[in-house]
Amino acid sequence: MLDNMDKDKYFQDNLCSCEQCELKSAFFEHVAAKDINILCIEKIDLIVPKGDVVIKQGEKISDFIYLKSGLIKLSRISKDGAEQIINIAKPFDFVSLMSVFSDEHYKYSITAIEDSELCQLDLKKVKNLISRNGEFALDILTKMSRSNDRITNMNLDIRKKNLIGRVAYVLLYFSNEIYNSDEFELPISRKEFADYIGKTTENVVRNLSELKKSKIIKIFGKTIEIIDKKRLNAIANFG
Amino acid sequence: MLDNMDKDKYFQDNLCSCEQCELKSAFFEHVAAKDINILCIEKIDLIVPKGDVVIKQGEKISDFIYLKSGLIKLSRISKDGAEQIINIAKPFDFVSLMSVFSDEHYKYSITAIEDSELCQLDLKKVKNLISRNGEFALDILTKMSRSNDRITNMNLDIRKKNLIGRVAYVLLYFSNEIYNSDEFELPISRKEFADYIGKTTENVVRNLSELKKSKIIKIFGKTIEIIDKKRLNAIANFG
DNA sequence: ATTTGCACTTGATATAAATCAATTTATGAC
DNA sequence: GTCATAAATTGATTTATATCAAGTGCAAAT
Repeated sequence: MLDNMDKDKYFQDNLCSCEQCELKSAFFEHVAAKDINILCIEKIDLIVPKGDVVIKQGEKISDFIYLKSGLIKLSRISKDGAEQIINIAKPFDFVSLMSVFSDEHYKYSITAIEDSELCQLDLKKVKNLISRNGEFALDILTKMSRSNDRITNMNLDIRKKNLIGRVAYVLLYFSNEIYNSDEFELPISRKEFADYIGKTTENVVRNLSELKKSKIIKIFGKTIEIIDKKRLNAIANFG
Repeated sequence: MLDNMDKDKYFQDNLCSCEQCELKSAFFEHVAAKDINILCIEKIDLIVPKGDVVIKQGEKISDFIYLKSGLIKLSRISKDGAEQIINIAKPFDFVSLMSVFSDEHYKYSITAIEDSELCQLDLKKVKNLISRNGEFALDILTKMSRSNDRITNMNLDIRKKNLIGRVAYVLLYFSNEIYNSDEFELPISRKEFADYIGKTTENVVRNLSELKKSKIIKIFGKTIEIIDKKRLNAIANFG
């Protein structure tokens, strides 16, 4: 957890109002105003700059957190000390849903990979609300289920592919799912890219260069421009 | 879905009684007797022999199914037509929880890999119960969350390992988690083993032979005996 | 009892990816 | 701006794994 000094830095509880929160409908459609209020009174609005760790693997779980804006990565340190990236999540996506209902401690870390805003609710209160409100429970269940399915499916997709296929797949993921644009700035380093697809940094670099040489993408540092999506798709599907 | 002819073969609705079901406490701890009855009246007890497909990828989801006894695999056919094994589940584990709350259709198949008994409840009724009973909802949420975490963690574990490490890991999984014994009959073929760990059949065979030559395991066809668990553990952790 | 097919096994070879090493390019501290 | 450090890149080599090929053993079908 962020220590107290850090926390003070991030706390911005007055910046947002639950009443006009754009996520209210996503999470709290079936929750009465008075119940939202109970959560709201103690909600914490976290403004986290790119690069900062929001949750550290192993920390005690005491909050229910969701991403309002920005981009975060879920990652874990495996036994050999290397980082594995589990998922890259955008607003409305999965954030702290994983582990929250199944464990006492986080089994992964959450890091902002872009300036992000997160809303933090007291987990006990959320659980209490779930136990009192089945409609809300079903909403959460559905949301969680979707996220898990997506993560599992992405993992299985990636597993099937060879190196170049994985690189192409991830580029398309950023382009189609995250940025909705053919040109975007990669929010992760080459090493993180490698950790995400389970290959080495050097080979990620080599394959990016390969795609560049084949005139399928352009690279300017972290900025990627996809110039031949058709071929990139073919590589992602074939590889 | 099993077609009607097949279904008649499996239907055994009178074989089990919800009242004395050993899974009642696992799933329905917080459900009132009258509500259990509502589900119970239409519950279907499926007796499925080893090898039979219970659910086919793409089928419409209409039931909430859980495994009472036996062993099943979850698998999907990926774009290239090859089978990928997502998980091997034992009783009380994950069965149809995945997709059930997030999709209209199954994104994977369920196949019995040992003679199995499954209990099938009407999903609409279960959802209705969830929406009326938050305590029950929280139980399901917790259970689902645990299963998902376990699958994700196993996937990440396996991903990190090389071939021999994966083979060792899976052998230990069967030994420790499924059969609680150092000697067991592999419920899957060499090809399925390969599909599970994402490697080729030939290399699975080679590595099993390798472990045999090193006197770490004994192999008699499908029967495996682990004779040096310490070294097998070392290989699973190192590889 | 014989055939047929399929799962399993082993070996040889080709290919993909990791590792090792060296250099270049960015980035942050002062 | 300069230095120090980390990130990115490229090449050469080694290692791991896939692929191809051939053969064995077993079990179901005739």
